[in-house]
Amino acid sequence: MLSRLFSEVLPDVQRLAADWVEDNESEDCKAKDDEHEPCDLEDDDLDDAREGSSRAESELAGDDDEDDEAEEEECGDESSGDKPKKRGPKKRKMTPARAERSKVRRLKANARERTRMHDLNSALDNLRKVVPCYSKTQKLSKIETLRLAKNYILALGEILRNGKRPDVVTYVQMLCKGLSQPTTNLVAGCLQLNTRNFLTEPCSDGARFHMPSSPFSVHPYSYRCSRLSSPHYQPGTGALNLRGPAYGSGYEAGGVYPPGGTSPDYNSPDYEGQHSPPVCLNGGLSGRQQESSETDRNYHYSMHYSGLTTSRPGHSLPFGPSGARSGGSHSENIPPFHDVHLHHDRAPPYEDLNAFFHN
DNA sequence: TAGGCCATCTGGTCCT
DNA sequence: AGGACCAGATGGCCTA
Repeated sequence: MLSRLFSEVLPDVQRLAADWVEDNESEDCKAKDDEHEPCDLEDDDLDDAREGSSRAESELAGDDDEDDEAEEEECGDESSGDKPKKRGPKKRKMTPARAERSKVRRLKANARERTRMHDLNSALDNLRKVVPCYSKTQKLSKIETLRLAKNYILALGEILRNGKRPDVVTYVQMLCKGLSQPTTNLVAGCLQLNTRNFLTEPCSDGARFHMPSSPFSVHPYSYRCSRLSSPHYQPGTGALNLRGPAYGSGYEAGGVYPPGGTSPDYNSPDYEGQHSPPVCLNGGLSGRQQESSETDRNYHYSMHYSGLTTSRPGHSLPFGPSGARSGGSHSENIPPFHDVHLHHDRAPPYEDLNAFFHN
């Protein structure tokens, strides 16, 4: 299931493959279309389907004197002239009975196709509910859902491999790799990143991308400072570049690269080349966040990173107004993400990881 | 109004 | 023969 999902959704692979075959495919398709002239058809049922209702209607209009099994050369008149006669099975004439059967068959196929697509959409909805960001009203598109799911799986795998938690920017970058800017903003909003924190919170040690020395334990100021000093933060723009080159080889179609590129401080160890476009996080969260107190901000961080810190009281942060970590999702109180759901209803051993990411 | 997203129809291909 | 799957075409809806 997952492997199939992976193979289907890897956008980079698809893009590369599409680019690679684009030129050849156009020629192949053209040649293939040329081969499918009506006179070359050999499958009667395919002919029935191809000719469809228009043919059926014409037959129903008057040519109903043929036997159901009657056969005749389909393109005799059209191919007459200098062209040699086509070989192969002769085509059955469309009779009213055959047309009716074809129509019924087509209707049944349409119904099946609708059902199939509905099932596919249902599965996609289920997938939306288990990726980090879920909103009933602001649904991720299909392609974005698949991309986010892929990134989510990769991020979890990375954490399991490393055995420690990434900083929030890194995590969001991993999740947002290849996503469109609106989706990136939405995901970042779900994780309650906001520009005000970047702009206003002091940096006590000037550390860059500070990582906690111990896995699954985080000091809140480490994150604040890391975000403040992050190369992804662009002073004065209120924007956060969440698509560092280490996390996305290219912005997907529809993305907008800054003209001429920006020139932020790319001293981050993970910087290897051109940065992707900046991501503005001034979205729906900013309004409420601007009203939030320092306590609220601490609450935000604690909700994000408290999941695996309960065993280390010294590093745990006080929970916010709602108190319990496993209680109602804090983000539900934040318009317009009031309907955004973060999930923490899975069985161990995933519980901690998901609590870590979703709370 | 253009572009993105989606649902649906349709024809082709492959498999049982 | 019929079903599953796929991709192209088309039109509707929504949003910037």
